[in-house]
Amino acid sequence: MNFTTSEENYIKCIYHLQQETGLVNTNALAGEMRTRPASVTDMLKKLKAKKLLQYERYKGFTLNEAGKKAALGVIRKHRLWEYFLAEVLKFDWDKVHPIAEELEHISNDELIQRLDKFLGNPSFDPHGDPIPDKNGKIPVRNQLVLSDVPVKKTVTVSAVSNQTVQMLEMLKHYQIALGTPLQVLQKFAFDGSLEIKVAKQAPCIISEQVAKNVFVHYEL
Amino acid sequence: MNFTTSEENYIKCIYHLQQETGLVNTNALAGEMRTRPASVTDMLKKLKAKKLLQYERYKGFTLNEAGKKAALGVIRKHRLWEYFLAEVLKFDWDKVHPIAEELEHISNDELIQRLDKFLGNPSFDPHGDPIPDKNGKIPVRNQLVLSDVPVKKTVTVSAVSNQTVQMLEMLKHYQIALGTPLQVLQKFAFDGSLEIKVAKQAPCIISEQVAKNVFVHYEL
DNA sequence: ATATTTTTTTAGCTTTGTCTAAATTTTAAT
DNA sequence: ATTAAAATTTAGACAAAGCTAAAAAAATAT
Repeated sequence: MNFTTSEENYIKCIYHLQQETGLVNTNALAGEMRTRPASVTDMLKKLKAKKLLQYERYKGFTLNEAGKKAALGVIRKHRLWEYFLAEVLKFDWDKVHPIAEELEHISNDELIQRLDKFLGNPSFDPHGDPIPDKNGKIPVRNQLVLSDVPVKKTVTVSAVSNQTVQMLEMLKHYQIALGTPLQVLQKFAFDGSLEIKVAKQAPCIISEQVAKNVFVHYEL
Repeated sequence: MNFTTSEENYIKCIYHLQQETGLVNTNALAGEMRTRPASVTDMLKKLKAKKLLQYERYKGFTLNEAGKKAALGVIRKHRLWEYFLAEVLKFDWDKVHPIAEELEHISNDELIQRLDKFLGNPSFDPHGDPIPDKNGKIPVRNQLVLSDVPVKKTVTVSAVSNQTVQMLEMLKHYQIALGTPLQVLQKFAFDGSLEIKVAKQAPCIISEQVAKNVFVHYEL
């Protein structure tokens, strides 16, 4: 099945919303898509006609299996391009998203297959989000928030949820990047701050606020 | 100035046509764009309104300076992506064009600047066509057809005009690729065939028909 | 249980890029 | 110099994707 750019954007957006809320409603989708509820209704009819979602008027909607598969295809393309932009072209993490939004709509299976191979079949994009494989299978990772990591445990940075310039500036100062190994040495109950060892550097202290925005993972 | 995908396609196409014919006419453009003359007229009005071409009804048209600059921008993107697809993702030459047709419309200056740098600021694409620089300057190359190369001269393969599967098969057999050094040893007047030395291999003979489709260049 | 508010849909309009068919202009031919 | 042919443009439609304003349905509150 072939989709327009607009259809792909809706499908992807519905997918993300239904991950959170199950049934998706018109207003929420309109908000997320930065469009009007009336436009959403129009598109829902098209997507229903293409048998990508279960939808009855006034009742909310969800992607069916075909819809989810289509969504994962788009997400796969998006995240592979993000990986390419960050790792190959050396863009900052916070710049890759809008460009990947455009690249993701280029439809050529061999292109994606070759890009994937060239990048070394990555499992996670530069934001730490999983890259579905060609069959739509999503890799899993034992991911948790740094503030929840038990003392002494060694983990690896896998994602950062707050990607403001301010946050990136802090992380740069601490020399924390994706893939950086960390060990939690001590937790201070007073303000929730953590003493951590970043890679092989001297221990340092980070605030709870920062720790809550850093995602880490561990093997097995 | 910002252009739609369709505008960019027209601009690029007009540019190529006016390289050959000077003044471009509606039917020729419609043929090249695989659309109808009426559609061309519609677009010409839009492009004229955007001050990209000189056009008066029934009189033919040409891109003005702004139009040429826009065209060269699209051509630059197209050829950089072709280079990427062939050299980095290892696509065959004859597969890259349609994909580059899609990629060329992604508009992000930093993307193109970084792609260019990553590729090593190439001057020619995998078809041997020059890649305009960011200012629209087109590199030149002392290019000629292999059949016109004087005896004993050493040259480098820069392009192949006939890119059918049959031709590529022949070239593969002779181990001739872009960048391959060649020396013309002898020309046979009887049928115009050439004895050439390909790289460091033993001399071989190619037909005039093949030689007429292989472009080569030399330094200085 | 009814009234009010919120959500969703419908109806009708806009823009972009395309089309067909008809009209017009230019070019070529007798 | 007309007439025939070819090229070009206009006029009017259509599909995609969006919008506004109004209607309809569902949810909520009294």
